[in-house]
Amino acid sequence: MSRYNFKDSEARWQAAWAAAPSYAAQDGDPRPKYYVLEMFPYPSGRIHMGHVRNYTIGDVIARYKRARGFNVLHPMGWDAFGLPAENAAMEKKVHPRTWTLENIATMRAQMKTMGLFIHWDRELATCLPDYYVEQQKLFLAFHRQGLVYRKKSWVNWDPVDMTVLANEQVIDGRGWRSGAPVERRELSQWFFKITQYNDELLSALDTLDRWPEKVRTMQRNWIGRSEGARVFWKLQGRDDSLEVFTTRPDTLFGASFCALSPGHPLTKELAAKDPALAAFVRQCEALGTSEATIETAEKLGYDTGLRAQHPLDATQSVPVYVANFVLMDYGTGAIFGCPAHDQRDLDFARKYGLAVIPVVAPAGQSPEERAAFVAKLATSDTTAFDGDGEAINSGFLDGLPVAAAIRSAIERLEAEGHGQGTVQWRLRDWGVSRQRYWGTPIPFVHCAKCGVLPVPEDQLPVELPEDVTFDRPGNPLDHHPTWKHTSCPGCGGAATRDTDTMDTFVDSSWYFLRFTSPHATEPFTRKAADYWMAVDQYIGGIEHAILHLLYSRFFTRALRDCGYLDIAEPFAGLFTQGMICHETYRDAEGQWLTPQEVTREGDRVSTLDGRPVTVGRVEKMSKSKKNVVDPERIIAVYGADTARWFMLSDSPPDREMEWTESGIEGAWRFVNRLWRLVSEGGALAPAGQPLPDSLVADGASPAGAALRATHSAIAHIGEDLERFHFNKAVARVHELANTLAALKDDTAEIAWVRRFGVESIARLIAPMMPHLAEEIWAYLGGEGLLFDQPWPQADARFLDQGTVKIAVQVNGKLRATIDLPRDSDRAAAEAAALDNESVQRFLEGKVPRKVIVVPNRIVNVVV
RNA sequence: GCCCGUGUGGCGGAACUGGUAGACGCGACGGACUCAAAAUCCGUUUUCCGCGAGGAAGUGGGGGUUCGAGUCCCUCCACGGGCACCA
Repeated sequence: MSRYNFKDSEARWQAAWAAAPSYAAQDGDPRPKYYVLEMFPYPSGRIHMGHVRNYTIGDVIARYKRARGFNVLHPMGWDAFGLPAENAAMEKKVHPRTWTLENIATMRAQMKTMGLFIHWDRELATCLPDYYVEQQKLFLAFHRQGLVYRKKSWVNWDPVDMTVLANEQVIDGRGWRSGAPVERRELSQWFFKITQYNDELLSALDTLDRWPEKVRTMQRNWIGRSEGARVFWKLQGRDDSLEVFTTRPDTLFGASFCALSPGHPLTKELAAKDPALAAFVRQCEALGTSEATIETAEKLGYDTGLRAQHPLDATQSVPVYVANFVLMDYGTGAIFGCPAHDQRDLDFARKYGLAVIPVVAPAGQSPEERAAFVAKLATSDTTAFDGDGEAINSGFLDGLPVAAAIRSAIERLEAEGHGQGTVQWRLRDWGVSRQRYWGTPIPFVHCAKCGVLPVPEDQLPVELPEDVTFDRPGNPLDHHPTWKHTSCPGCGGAATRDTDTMDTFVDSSWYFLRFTSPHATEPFTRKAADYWMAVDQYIGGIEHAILHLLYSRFFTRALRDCGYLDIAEPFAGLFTQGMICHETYRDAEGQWLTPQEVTREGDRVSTLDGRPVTVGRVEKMSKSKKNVVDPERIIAVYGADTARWFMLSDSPPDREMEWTESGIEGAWRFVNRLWRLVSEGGALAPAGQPLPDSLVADGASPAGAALRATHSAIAHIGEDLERFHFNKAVARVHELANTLAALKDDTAEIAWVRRFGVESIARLIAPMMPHLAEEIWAYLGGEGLLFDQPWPQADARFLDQGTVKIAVQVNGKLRATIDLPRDSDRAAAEAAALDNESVQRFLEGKVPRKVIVVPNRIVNVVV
């Protein structure tokens, strides 16, 4: 019994493909183009299973589309700037560049063992000057176009390490290294004007019909267009007003307080004279800048003592608080609170003893019901009412439904000069400044005389200095003894470079364009971009559903407006894959164990000390829980095809998948089973023998049925791959292999079908298990490489089954199935159903009231 | 807290646009081959009742729409992703 020798086979076929004249992606080739792209990896060290899943999916699509006659582009690169390289520099005393380039070399070699059809001649790394010089040019182009500006914004500040912290580096309000409580600090930073494209980024989502609906919904909510009003509350004892934004001006008569963000200018002014308020603001700032942290923290407020006059009723006024949950970045940084109709306001009102005034009630209530509704809102165990209804206790609004009351309130506010209707967006401009070393330097110079000036293009790139140290916290570019000192491009006098680098999301917002002409001395050539863009199929993790994809959509539009492109949308098709999970294990002490440190059979014990192991939940693979499986080991033990096959089996690719050792073994068994089916599964007809006439009409014999099963598999698997239903494609290959293996005789017909069947399997599995497919193709004496063969076509003559099984229900419960010729008419189906013995029994002699017939599917008899 | 998902046998999952729930795989059990084991092959496998024919229940919980609901609606629960300086 022969085992499939993947070690020999995989290396051999990988070399053969790379040497194939047809391998490269040809600019301007007459075939229709197809650009397949997976989100490029961060070079963290070694590839992980998430990469294997991502690149397997992409490779299936690339190879499948190639077989379908497309000129496929499938490139790979490295998202190579970022925080982990600097952390490694601090911990391991290795230069970020060295660390990154070594990781790339390791990961590239690992990926090559997967047998991916990738155009390595187009490889790029964002940390290399030949990439980031072009990015600096784009930054200057955006600046000329008015899409770049500077403003102040808040960062997390570690007062001990004297450094800016990423949100990830703030743990429970403390710096991750120093342990010091963080503060918020305001810095002057660079911004991209993404909000200029609010409308377009929102409305164009409707055109992205090959994106998952969930991603479009998430982006829609993120952009967050909402209609409402700006309302001015006159501050008593002062000359100015407090401006708040609300989507519910109809609830103004229910207002019982106003609240300012801790970062609001009025807060700052008041805190300057009120030490207690200043202390409260410091307390709020200790939360850091993360919205999740701010929104989940306990709601706290501070009464400033100011009162604001009600905009619709000058006789009323409300207290002005500073509250920790009011965001400075949304609306005006101030709100009014209507506790009866907003849960957060209600919690706040109860905590600080503020009034709860119901101003909306369900329509159509009796006076008693209305009284009970109002009374209930005053009790402490009720929730706010945010449903539709009619205005009450609201003067001129009384009786109006919510939408009409909003309109009416806005009219009145505008007429009296106390506010105006407005559209508010949640999306904020994109802050791209980072106070770090390992990123693209921002090509600007600060001059005391001339201000902030762009570096002239002929002086680009502004390269990162090599000789930097990480022995003290803060930005190494700032510490560097000489790097930042330069001359002013305006006056020639002494000036300093901007020491900020760009957010790494900038790097990933245009790399897909760079792949179209990776060696150009401009960001990309117009010709190549016009030919290859947009990306036809983009594939990556759902965790990028908002930021990366939105930034790339913005970037493409900005490039269009700078004259680089005609298109607006970078990714015509998007597929988001799920995470890879694994069981977790803990030893007797509660310490995490790796899967290899646990026995697999019977009572699970540690292979280290033989003591019992607690098997925990199936969770996302992560180093911290040690539930990771190294792809390199899997590929070494089972081969790339087996790893790829298991990745595609079982779990739909957009969902989480659980990695199991038994699953990979099952895939390995199937690889060998297929190879045996081909090499020792019985007589195969010689190549090129025509289809025996005896098989055309015969659908019932084993050979005829197997022929039809093969055509059915051909018809369905292509469709499955188009729709990313890889698990179903895998199941169909299993079924076909089972059918073929069940053919026991060696008649001429069976030998013919067997040959046709295994050859078809080779073609059908080629995108998924390319090495094995190639090996089968060669074994069968196929010409050239299967890599260059077109996708098979099903013959319609063999797809129709003739009869169909129809379910018969009585009162919706299945009672029988009947066989009928396909497309039998309703009367025939009804008659056959009523004639059925089991149906008669359940009718108990009664006359059916109604009979529902769905052709070719079901008959439901209702009594 | 807010936004978006997911929930089906012992397990991963299948079920096209509301029409036979459990395809395919894993595991388990029984058998064949073998001195034995591995590998391989054959069979059984949602649960409950029944010797059997057959019947009943069943897609996270509760409610609803429908001749018919895993699929649509309401509500609750659990888990996952994102929340703008992780990538």
